Amino acid sequence: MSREGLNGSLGFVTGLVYRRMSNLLLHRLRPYDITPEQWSVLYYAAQADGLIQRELGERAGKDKPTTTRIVDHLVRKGWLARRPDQTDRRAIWIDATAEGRRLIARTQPIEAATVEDVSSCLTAEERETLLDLLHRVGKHLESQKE
Amino acid sequence: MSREGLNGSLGFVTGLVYRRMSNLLLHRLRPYDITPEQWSVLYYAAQADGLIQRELGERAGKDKPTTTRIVDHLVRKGWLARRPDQTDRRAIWIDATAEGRRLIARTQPIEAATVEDVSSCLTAEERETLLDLLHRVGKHLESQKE
DNA sequence: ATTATATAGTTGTCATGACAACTAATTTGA
DNA sequence: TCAAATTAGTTGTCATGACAACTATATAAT
Repeated sequence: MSREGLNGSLGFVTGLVYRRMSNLLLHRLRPYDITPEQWSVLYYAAQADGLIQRELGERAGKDKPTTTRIVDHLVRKGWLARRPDQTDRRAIWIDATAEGRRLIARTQPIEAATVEDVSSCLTAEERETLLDLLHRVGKHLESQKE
Repeated sequence: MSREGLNGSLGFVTGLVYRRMSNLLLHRLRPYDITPEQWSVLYYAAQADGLIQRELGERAGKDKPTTTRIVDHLVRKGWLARRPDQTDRRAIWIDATAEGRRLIARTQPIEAATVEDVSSCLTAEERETLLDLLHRVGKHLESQKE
């Protein structure tokens, strides 16, 4: 990977690293029939003790249509359940099923090991720095609307 | 953006930052009717003085099907031209048209300004560090096949 | 109270990316 | 030389993400 021209552009490198990491995790999760994006949604659902679909999407960083579809998948696979909200009939409550929680418990070490492997070329301090810089850029981008 | 749980995971943050950057550029390029991914392919074609489609895809970091489809788009819009290779009949030569080169010339400042805006929350040294760390992780991931 | 606006969610379309299967042409190597 | 493997490119399918349009419900404004 050179650092000339576009290759040296932050957008290009970030995209490349993201795709490669995501792909690595995709392969390792294959035996469990779940994608990295589905995994993150299920993870947040399992973290919470029931939450509204909108809130789940927000935590997982997904927009509304994407959340709908990922939740569809996870419900079909029996890892999430939808339940109407009693007071607000627009809202849908999401619960991770026992199966879903088991899956997260079994696969969380895989996610952790993958991040570990990916960043094993960095010192602990460098990992901290990388996360910190990315978080700052991410936060900066939150406000940046054009 | 918190740094708890998955939010603190390298994969999660990298993906978020990438999507937000990509989206910002998408908006700024909208008047030119080109996406960030198409832009990068056209950019590499305009850099080169003609090159084979495979090579173009490699430089832009795209796989074969993605390259085919993005080149399709760019040809349809008149920014790239396909031309058979004289010696190897499997290969297809790609040239950026004058129009395509003009588009890149006009939009390159937008790409540069976007990267600049995105990283304006970092010092020059921090930007260097971020790029360096990402490059190292990216290179490390090249070899990591499982 | 009634209208206007905001919110929660769904659906459709398109671009990208991963993947597998395929065609056609070229190179290897026994 | 000729079968096997490799290479270049295309096509189909699926998941994700951006976006717009939509339904239904809830909240705000007058």
